Amino acid sequence: MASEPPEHADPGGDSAARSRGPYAKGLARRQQILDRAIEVFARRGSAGTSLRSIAQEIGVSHAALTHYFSSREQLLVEVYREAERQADEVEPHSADASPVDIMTESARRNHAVPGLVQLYSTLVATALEPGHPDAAGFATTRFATVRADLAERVRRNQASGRMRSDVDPDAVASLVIAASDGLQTQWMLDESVPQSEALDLLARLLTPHRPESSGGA
Amino acid sequence: MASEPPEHADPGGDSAARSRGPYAKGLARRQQILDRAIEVFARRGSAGTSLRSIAQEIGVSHAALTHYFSSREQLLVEVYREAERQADEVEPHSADASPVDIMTESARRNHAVPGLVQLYSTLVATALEPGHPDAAGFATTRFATVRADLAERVRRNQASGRMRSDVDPDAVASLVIAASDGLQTQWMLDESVPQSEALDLLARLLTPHRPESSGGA
DNA sequence: GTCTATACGTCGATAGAC
DNA sequence: GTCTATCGACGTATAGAC
Repeated sequence: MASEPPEHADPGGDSAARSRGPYAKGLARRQQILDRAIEVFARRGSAGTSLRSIAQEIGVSHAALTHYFSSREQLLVEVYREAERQADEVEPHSADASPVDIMTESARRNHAVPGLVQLYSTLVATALEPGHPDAAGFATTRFATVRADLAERVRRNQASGRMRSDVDPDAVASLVIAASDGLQTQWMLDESVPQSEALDLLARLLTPHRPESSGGA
Repeated sequence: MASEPPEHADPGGDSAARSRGPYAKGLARRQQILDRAIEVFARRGSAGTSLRSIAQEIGVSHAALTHYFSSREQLLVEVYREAERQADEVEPHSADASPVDIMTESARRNHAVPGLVQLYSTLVATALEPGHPDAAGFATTRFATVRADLAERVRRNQASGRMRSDVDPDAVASLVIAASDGLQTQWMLDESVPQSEALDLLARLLTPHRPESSGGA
């Protein structure tokens, strides 16, 4: 992330850049592995995906994987990071979306790739256990980043009068993330849980009081 | 839970019940293993606790564990179940507590035994992966049970005027569980996240409108 | 640098001896 | 009913071919 060698990256074609583009081929290969791994994890989650089985499915040796990724845990982290990055690239969030809108949209995206939700859940659970610095770093950083983004959106929404002004932006940000993650989990175990209804409810509760409430049940 | 053989249980002493108390000794031993295992998991979480290491710490062979518990996953499930049962036994929830009160109190309990929170998180993540029926059964059942309990509390609180009546009890139940679980996770990764503030905020949002709100930030 | 081959120690699970 | 022995698979480490 901050330690890439020279530039000169030429992913996809190493035709004439062999002798003077020493890292290009490796970087392209690494990216290729990452892309193929995303598909594998999107299909199968993270359990049952040993280094050997994923290597076989990709078409490399399991030792090649450890050449590009120093551990299985780091591979998992980077696969999720890359998948999230690509999703954001394809369909970025609008600047004035509300916090709950963001998480609702993320939930909708995730329904298409359950394996990545399983991978995310596994990474977070691993991060809680002692002795897993890669997963812990990923989870801590991701939560902090999303919290900061959502808190900023809360402030903007409050300034424009679309959200109650008597709530703490940081508390709302943490609450919205928790609700989104937790509801996603419950929904995956039992699709009858009112995931979108609960998120809509939270959005409604955060809206400035309108005496003519629309009724819940 | 529903499949115990005869009674005759004599935990702690098997002095004269050897020849005619066929299941008693085994049951006592099983319970003893469970109790010791709870302590081990409460201290160390679920990672790094292989069947061999936990067996060694308890003082039995690792094969003995698989004799009483058909798999490592089942042991994990039963350890958490038993720990939760014992906690409820020591300090049961009052009948008229609000949903958020319940989860706030659970969060407070959990701070004392971080290893069990890690175990819970691991079990839920495992349950999401295909091919883990024991964990899936545990998580699905637990969520359904807690949801039903909380929804009922919502209805009672609405009837007594302590909670907004324009919200769907089932949606509130799912939302409160999600918020509680998710905030716990975030807090374990970063103790600066406003866990109790966010839960209090949710409780306040669910309270019937009181124009003189107390301010959030 | 890129990648293969091989080996080490540990894992969950199982079979059979006592 | 409980143990020892063993199985195949795992993540990881290392040596060396290209």
